[in-house]
Formats: sequence, structure tokens, C-alpha cells
Amino acid sequence: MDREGKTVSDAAESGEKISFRDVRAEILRRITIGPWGPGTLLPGEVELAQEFGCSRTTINRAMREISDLGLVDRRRKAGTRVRTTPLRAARFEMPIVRAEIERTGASYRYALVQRGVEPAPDWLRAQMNLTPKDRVLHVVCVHYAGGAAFQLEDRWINLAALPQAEAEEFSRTGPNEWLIATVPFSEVEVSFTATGADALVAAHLDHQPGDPVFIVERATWWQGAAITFVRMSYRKGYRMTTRY
Amino acid sequence: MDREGKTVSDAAESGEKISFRDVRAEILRRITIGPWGPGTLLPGEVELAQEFGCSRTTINRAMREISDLGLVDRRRKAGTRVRTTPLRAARFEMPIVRAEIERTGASYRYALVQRGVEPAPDWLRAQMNLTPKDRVLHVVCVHYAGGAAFQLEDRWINLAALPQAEAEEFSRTGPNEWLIATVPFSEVEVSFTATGADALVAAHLDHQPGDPVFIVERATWWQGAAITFVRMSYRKGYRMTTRY
DNA sequence: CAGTGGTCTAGACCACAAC
DNA sequence: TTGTGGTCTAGACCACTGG
Repeated sequence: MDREGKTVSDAAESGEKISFRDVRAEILRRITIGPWGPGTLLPGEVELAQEFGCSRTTINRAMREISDLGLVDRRRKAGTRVRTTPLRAARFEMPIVRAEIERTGASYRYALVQRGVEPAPDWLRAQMNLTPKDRVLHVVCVHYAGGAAFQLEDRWINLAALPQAEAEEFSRTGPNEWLIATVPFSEVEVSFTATGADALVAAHLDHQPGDPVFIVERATWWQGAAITFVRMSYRKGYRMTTRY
Repeated sequence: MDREGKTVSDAAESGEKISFRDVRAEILRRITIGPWGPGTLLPGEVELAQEFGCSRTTINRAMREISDLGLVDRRRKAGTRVRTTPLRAARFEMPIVRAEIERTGASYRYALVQRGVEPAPDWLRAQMNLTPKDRVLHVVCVHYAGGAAFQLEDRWINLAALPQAEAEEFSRTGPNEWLIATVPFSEVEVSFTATGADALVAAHLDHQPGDPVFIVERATWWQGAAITFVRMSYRKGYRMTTRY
């Protein structure tokens, strides 16, 4: 499990150059078990560079990654301080449904449930900052894995921002694949939650109404304009996992 | 919404140095709207450095971040290729419950439900790779936000790896805070899922059995040894969000 | 104002993997 | 074998911000 078995002294002894991985591992060690408990003000980069016998650039890279993990707070002039309440940031990879399904070896199938142009409902206008007159394309579809429903996709596309979507039928492939190939994005908001299956979800995922369903919602913008909002309901037992 | 409004030509015109942010933005643009569609083999770093008029280091940093986003695949000798199925990696920050609750302004309260030493159940042995004789400390507790139950924490601590845990009562503060202050970790596995509330969860979160509950599970190792496994059940309506 | 992190550079060597 | 990314260096200037 320990991917960073080489210690700083190991590296020093063998005469190898110090890697930012070594520095990162050693600093993590000092923060977690070592003398640098929560709240500690760490030495500056120059000082650490001297101690480790490497360039400041290397220290900087190591510290930046530790900072990205949420374990320390870095500010110019103030220095680097160990967080009193670590954040433990984790990275989740969300592949396209089709790829996710095919990766398990199951066959993939797509089915369109509903497609239509509607005025944006209130909750969507609020969510995506739309004006009352904005029209949206509403698409509901299902992704199957090996014959069983895997995910219900409930998508809204802002036609003001993406008028060419109106020409798409989405009868054979889902809007997600089309969007990926067509639309850029500059800002994304993702949410995870759990809800009970409503009638639509229950019908298409073959669940009972009220069954617990894992939900991922994603809103996407491009240069300040709302592009699309999608709500993906996964079948019972679905689990999203990551290691770090 | 566009945090990278300055284009490469802007930067070039004004005579400023090119930042890795500029490069990153421009390359993202070319991947999303520009000529570099899925499957494209990108120019090498040296070539890009010439084009952008910056050092290879700067290109490398930009490309590394884009690679971290999951949009391209980088391999020595093979070069950098735009993924046909983008990954859309997202970063989630999971603060300590206490901090999460207090940040909303609500008051925090902790209550221990149950504490005892048990042999590790089968599913846990499989999950954490324990031997049949390993003893574990099992702690169940609840975290309240403003008087209402917010999260039920169901935790198992490997006493073989962490014998000093047996001396802790966890009557006034939760095991998570103690662990953070005490134990390092080198490897973490996190899962998200949704389930129906069982009797324990229903009782302590004030739900009906079967109510949909958002679940986070985290297993932690240190140098190959399993430290702890925790299952956190959030009250109905909880939502975990991130932007990027 | 001055100290600390943020970033860029030019050059170098290395590791991996495609050919 | 050789091309491409991975990383380190030494030095430099800058940007932010605490005092």
C-alpha cells in the first residue's frame, strides 16, 4: 500500500536526487505522525530546500500538492500552516455512462423516453440563472447495462445558449455523448445526494417508488451562460468509489 | 464565470509573460471548441513551447493539470492524446463533521451510542483485509446540528494496528477527531452510495426505516495495515456539492 | 516595507515505451 | 534505438499581505 517507501534519508544515502515525492512523503509524515501537529507554522521553502538538499522548486511542488489535499494553508508572507481541521479532499472520476458500463464487460443499450421543448420550470430557472422566456429542451432517457436499467438521465438543455440542440433527435444516442462532442464548458457544479425513487424513476429503473436512489446532478456553464443541467439516477446498489 | 478571460494573444500583445493558466485555457479551448477533437494527437511540449513563446516547463504544468482533469492521456514516447471518453474528474472536499456543521452556523453536539470490542465481522475482514483473530473496536455515535441529528457514524478501528484506541472512551468527542489527531494514513478508499435506512439509522436520524439515506464509507490504511473503516449515514436531504 | 509563496526560464538528464 | 514526457536545478522577478 505504501507507494512512497523510500525515505528522505534513503535517497540521501544513495546519492540520488531528492524527488518531490520524497519531500511530499516526508512532510506528510511530519504532519501526520511527526512533530508538525495541527496549527504548526512550517519552515519556509528556502529553509526546507536547504534541509532536504534540493531546489526550492521541488519543495514548492511537494507543498503545493499537500496544499491541494487540504492539509495545509499557504499564504504569501504568512507562510504555510497545518490546518486545524483537515479537509481530506478526494478526487472522483465520472466517466461517460456508456464507458462505465462497457468497462464492466456488460453490453450497453440506450433508450429515449421523452423529448420535448418546454419553458424552463421555476426550479431550473433558479438553478441555472435563466430568464423566464428562455426555452429549454427536456430529454429523458435510460442507459442499460446487460439488459437491466442502469441509469435514468433527466436532462435540460438551454436552447438560448445551444440552439443547434433542437435539431437533435437523441433517438439512438444520448444527449451526453452529443454534448461532449459539441459543447465546451468552463464551469461545472456537481452534487451527490440520495432520494426516494419517484414514479418516473421507479418505472424506468424497475424499482418500487420510494426505493433509495443515488443521484448525481451536474450543471454546466460556458462563459457565464448556462448550457445544461442533468440529473442522473442510478439503480439501487450503485456505488461510486475512489482511492487516493 | 470565465476565470481565464485573458487569451494567449492578449498576453502576447501586452508583452507579459505567458502564464501556465493562459496555456491551460487555450489548450482547453482547442480541445473543447477548437480543432483538437477527441482522439487528436497533440503537438509535443517543445513544439508548443515554441508556439506559445514560453518555456517547456510552463507547457508541462498546463498539460499536467489538463491531464489531471482527465481530458487527455499522456505517455512517454507516445505523446499526448485527447481522450475519446473524457473522465470529468471532480474534487470533493470532505471536512470533519463538526467543522461542516459549525460552518453553517448551527450548534454542534455529539452523542455516543455504543462502544465495544468485537471480533471483526466477515464483511469487515474482507473489506479491510484483516485476519480472523484481529480484534476491532466498534463505535457508533451521532453528530447533531442545531438539535437535529445530522449524521450517524458507524466506525470500526483495527486494534492490532492501533491498540491505544482501546483506552479511549469516545464519550465526549467522536473517534474521527481523535483519529485525526493521532493517526497518519497513507491510503484511503472512499465510496458514495444510497441505501434505505435500517433500524439503527432510522432510530438515530429520526427517520422511517427504508427512508433514502446518503452514505459515505471510508477505509484508511497506513503502510499496508488497515487502520479504520467508517460508514457515515447522512440525514435525508443531505447534499454534497463541488464546483470546478 | 519586507518576507513568503507563486511562477517563469533555460538547460539538463532520465525513464519509459513505441518502433 | 530514439522520441516524448517527467522531473530537477539555480536563479530570477513578481504578487500578495502581515506588521
